[in-house]
Amino acid sequence: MGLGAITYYACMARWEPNARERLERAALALFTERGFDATTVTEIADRAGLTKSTFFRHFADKREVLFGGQDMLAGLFSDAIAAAPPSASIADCLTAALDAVAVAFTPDRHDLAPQRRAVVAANSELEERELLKRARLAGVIAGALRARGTDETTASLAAQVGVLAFSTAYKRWAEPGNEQQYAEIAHAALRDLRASTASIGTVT
Amino acid sequence: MGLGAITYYACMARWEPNARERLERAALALFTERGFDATTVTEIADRAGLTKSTFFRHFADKREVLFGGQDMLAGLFSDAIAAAPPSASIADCLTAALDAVAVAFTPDRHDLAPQRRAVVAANSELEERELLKRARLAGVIAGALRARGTDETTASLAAQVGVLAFSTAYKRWAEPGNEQQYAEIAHAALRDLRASTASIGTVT
DNA sequence: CTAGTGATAAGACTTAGTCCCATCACTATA
DNA sequence: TATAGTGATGGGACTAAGTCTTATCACTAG
Repeated sequence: MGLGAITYYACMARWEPNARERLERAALALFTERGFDATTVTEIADRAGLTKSTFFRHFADKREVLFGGQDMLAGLFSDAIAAAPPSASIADCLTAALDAVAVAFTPDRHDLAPQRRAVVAANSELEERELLKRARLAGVIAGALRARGTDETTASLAAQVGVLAFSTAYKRWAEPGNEQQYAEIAHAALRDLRASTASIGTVT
Repeated sequence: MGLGAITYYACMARWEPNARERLERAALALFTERGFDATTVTEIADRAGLTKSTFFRHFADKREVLFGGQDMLAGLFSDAIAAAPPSASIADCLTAALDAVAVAFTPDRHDLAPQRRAVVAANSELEERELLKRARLAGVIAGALRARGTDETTASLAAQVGVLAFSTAYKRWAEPGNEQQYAEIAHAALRDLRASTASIGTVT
């Protein structure tokens, strides 16, 4: 039942490492097979060779098992904006932030991404969680921009634009047939959005 | 226990009208008193003179009792954009949509708004639901704009701007000390956002 | 007076999530 | 080697959300 070949003890999976990752993989597999609602936390834990108690020690709730990486992204976004030189424009900051999270989009993660997206899209509770993560991300970005002296309204709007560019890019990158690099896709998404701002801001 | 003076039968509240509204009021009162988590659905139903079964026939889940009106807003936004003349700009459409929902912001609702906002802000599960409603609203707005021929990217961005203007305006309108009309606040919010687009779109 | 309809009550049932405590593997120190 | 301590896990009791089914009630049409 374990992932590797190292199993030293009679109680197989209990003390093997990477309990958290095993739970994540087990959950994604079961959600894909049977759907989110038809899968029990106990079943997830069973497949990972663990128990319900352990599941809830690693994840606050059943949904959270699919959103482990999201919090790291916020940190990357925030740091990238904070590290931008004072001369950088808002668009430069957003570009830097989008580039900073490219490390999370390695080819090996690319296999699981479409699967994860399909599961989330199929369940409104999971969509809710994804939206919460995005909103928190927007909040972090807006905060980082305000720290640079950007005014409240512009920071909020720019944060929305950044998140919109990010989620669009992620969606396209995760599409099964996609071959393009994430950074390339993200730049294009931001460029398109910046072009669109003219259609909204211009007084006609 | 009932809201009005009309109580014809021995079983007091069971067949009195407005069960849904009674549940909403009872829930808001209890959430304010004890907090969302510390309030049971059974307690809400009890205070409304009903049962748990009836609560779940009116609301899909415990959170939804606070978000009854949100779905109507989406319809108002959508209709207003669809009804705008072909010559209207995107900004005109957003303005018309923001005006269309003014009917929901009557002075009598103004009393409950701060209370509701405080409850939602105090609980991340409720924030999640609010974000879902906003995202659905953005989706509806973007769809209405695409139906007018607006391209995908611009429609998404404009929808975000519209929702941002709306939620900012609602927040300010619902503040305890506020005296301004909703329409006035909403126009100002949209104007500020449009001005900010220049800071993001402009190539520096 | 009767049959039908829609809203409600009542209660059994499953599962998410919390809490407490025992247990196990491992480590540091005497 | 022995022992105490630490952190992760197992196990089970418990609360409450949410589902489902059946019976009851008020009301209406004929």
